[in-house]
Amino acid sequence: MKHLPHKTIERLSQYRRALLLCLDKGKTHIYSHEIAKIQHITAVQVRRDLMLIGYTGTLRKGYNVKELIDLIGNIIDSDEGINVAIIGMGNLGRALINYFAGKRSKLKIVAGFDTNPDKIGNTMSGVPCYGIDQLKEIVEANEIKVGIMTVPADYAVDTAELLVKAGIKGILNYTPKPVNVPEGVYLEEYDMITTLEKVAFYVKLQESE
Amino acid sequence: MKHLPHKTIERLSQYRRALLLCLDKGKTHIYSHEIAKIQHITAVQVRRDLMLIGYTGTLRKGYNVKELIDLIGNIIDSDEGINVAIIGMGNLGRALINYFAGKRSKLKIVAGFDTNPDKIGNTMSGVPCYGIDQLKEIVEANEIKVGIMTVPADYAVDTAELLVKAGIKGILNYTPKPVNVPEGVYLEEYDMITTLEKVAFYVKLQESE
DNA sequence: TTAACAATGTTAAATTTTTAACAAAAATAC
DNA sequence: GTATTTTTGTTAAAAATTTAACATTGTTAA
Repeated sequence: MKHLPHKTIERLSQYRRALLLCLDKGKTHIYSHEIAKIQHITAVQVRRDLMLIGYTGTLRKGYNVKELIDLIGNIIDSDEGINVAIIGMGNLGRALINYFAGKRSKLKIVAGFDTNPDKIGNTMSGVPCYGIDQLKEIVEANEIKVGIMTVPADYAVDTAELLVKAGIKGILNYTPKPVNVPEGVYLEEYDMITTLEKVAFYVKLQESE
Repeated sequence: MKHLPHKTIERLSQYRRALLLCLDKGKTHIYSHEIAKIQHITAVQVRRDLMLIGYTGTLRKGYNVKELIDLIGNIIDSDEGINVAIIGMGNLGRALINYFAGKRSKLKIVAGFDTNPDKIGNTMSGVPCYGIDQLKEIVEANEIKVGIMTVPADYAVDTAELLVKAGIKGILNYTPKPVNVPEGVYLEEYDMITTLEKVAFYVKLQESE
């Protein structure tokens, strides 16, 4: 397995989430079309993705849930785990922390950053909040690799620069303002407004047909 | 122009955002490669997208910012505007409301819903919060077309069902739990964990090379 | 036992999306 | 005034992604 398609990577993460839920329900095996149904895709696509990662199910019984979860973990997780920081402890930052709180995962949110003195020094759902001026220090001390930007749009560009200087290797930008990073830093931008406008567009389209 | 590619729709929304910023800065014209730089894509792609919507720039001066903003609006916006509701006034719901507050847009968040009695009856950034049992009533009264789900994962499935029954035409699901909707309702799911896992994966990949 | 069935695994085709190639035209430089 | 540059617009090619087709194989049923 040399290069997994980008889309397959995303779906593997989603499959795992679905599989974990199945495991909780006591399901030991699952068919490709069951996974497909949950994710709103086709069974062929599921089988093809699993083929790409070299997993083989049992004919007539489907895939072993536990095995598959582990295999996906081997592929997308890092052995040592990855530490994550959240920059901007506003509503969105806190939402993300709560999202992750209590999830056993290789990804761990280990620090939050803000400029508000009322927040600095406190912890939220177990995550300590530091001043933004401590960024480099804390990132290095905790070997934080990934930063999630949830600051106001006006601070986006500066924050990205700080993260890069601090040695962050991956940035997830949730502000509506695109930023730039140098070679060697992986950047993913997600804009909620774009998504919402897309939904609205297809609603409009549907109505006009 | 019959069918714009899905990806083009998304990018048009992003172009517009970038263009609005340029307009604020007093820029009247912009080149394809400038737009491309902001969005981390190629100039060819920008030109191709604009070709698809039939917009023609001026040679050597580039595109007229104002005209292009208006044209994109004509394509992706509804004339009358679209009313939106947020279901779940937790951190994420409030983050979205603040995101939109003050933005002049055809999309308007006109109502929030929650089950917490402390929140019901209050307004947040100008958006009134109703009880979830008032959903259908409020949706109909305000002609709300789109619902954004920001409830806890365990309520996702039920909430989606309520939205459909209330007559919502588009759902944007921000919970980590996939839901199902009938034909005729447009569904978009976004899972922050997937995105974060993807970033972590590519960081890991980059390090192992 | 044998036929029908229901699932996986895989190659091939189709579709979608991106990128390249290049003609045309306005502005600039000489 | 002619050549060069720079940018757009568009067709064609390439790459990525999804879907279809179908062989294979256990399992069930007659």
